[in-house]
Amino acid sequence: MALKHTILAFLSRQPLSGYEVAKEFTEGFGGCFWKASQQQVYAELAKLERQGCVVYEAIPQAGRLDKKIYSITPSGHQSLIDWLTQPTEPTAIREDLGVMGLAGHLVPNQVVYGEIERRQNLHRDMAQHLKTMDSHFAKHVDALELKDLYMHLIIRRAIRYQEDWVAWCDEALEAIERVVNR
Amino acid sequence: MALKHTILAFLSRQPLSGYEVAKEFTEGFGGCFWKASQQQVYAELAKLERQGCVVYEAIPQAGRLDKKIYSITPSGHQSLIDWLTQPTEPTAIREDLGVMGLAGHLVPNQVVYGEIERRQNLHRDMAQHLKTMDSHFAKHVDALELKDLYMHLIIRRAIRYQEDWVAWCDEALEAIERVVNR
DNA sequence: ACTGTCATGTAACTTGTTACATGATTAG
DNA sequence: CTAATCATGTAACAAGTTACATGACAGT
Repeated sequence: MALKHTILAFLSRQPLSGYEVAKEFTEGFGGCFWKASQQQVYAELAKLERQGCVVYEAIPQAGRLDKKIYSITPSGHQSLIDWLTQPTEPTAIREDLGVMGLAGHLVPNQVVYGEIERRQNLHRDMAQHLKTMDSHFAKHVDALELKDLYMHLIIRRAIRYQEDWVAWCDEALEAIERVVNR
Repeated sequence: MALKHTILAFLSRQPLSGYEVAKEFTEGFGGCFWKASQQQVYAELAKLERQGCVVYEAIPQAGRLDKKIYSITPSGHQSLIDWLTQPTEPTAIREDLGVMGLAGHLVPNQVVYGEIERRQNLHRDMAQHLKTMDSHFAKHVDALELKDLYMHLIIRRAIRYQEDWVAWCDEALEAIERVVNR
């Protein structure tokens, strides 16, 4: 599982607090390819610390728990590189909307149609948001250094994914219309 | 979570044994949008039975545990319809290859390039396999009844997903080549 | 006064994975 | 004789979700 290695990858760029790591998943580039809750991040960082992959510097806070700034250790760095050298497995698809394909005929076709329309709007918005995130890289793709190119490519992957959903929704809505008006 | 409702959807089409339900996920249409292990299926069916969503008829087998043929109950049918009427949430993306975007520069670019090539071949094969599954529907799309159209559309979703991966890999490989040969 | 951001966590629960266990029948 | 298919499960573990708890400080 990549939560461990995604966090190590963040920390390989710069030391971060748990709060900041969690934010990477919800607001930053991490969200393009992985999802994790704040609780999961805190738990994983504690585990990583026990494993010796990260260390933290505790910064006393007025009237509350210490802030912990985590950095990657040589051992964590090695674990990340080892992992990057292994082949990846395509993610298993788990998509709720797929059940419509098996049992959609049990509900009125307007329900299916409406749901696809709703999803199309969601994916359109997500594509737009990702494009904004990418615009900085997209402007001068041919001048990027490898590090930034990789980042750009991953955001591109996410953009394509959302746009592909939008296009499929078009295809599906059209096909349903044709059958219903037949 | 859709495991419960995917199984109910299978059983709404016809009664099946646990073994057959599990096979739907690995060989049948179910695998287009959901993944579940045999153990998960057996556990979920037992749970569904306790909840009164399914019942089974035990068929004695020579020298081994009874075979259980599960059917959906009216209560299970209602639960499925209720669920189909609710809005779906887009699946959270969790993709190992994404870590390359954050930390790919820590390994030689040949590693990243090779991995993308490997993935491209995988996704190409999966697209081909799905197209074979779909060919029966694809032949006469305009003559399908709604039930089959929905099925076709879901397989189409899976095909598009795999093909989009293949296209992205092309895009990524080209971009990396351009930067490396610069 | 209230909302949002910063900042840490614990606990209970659900979901999914990996390893193990059993054993008949059929096809090569 | 060996492997695949049929057919059921248990047990331990890892990963992810949901709900709860605490509390300062900044802006409207």
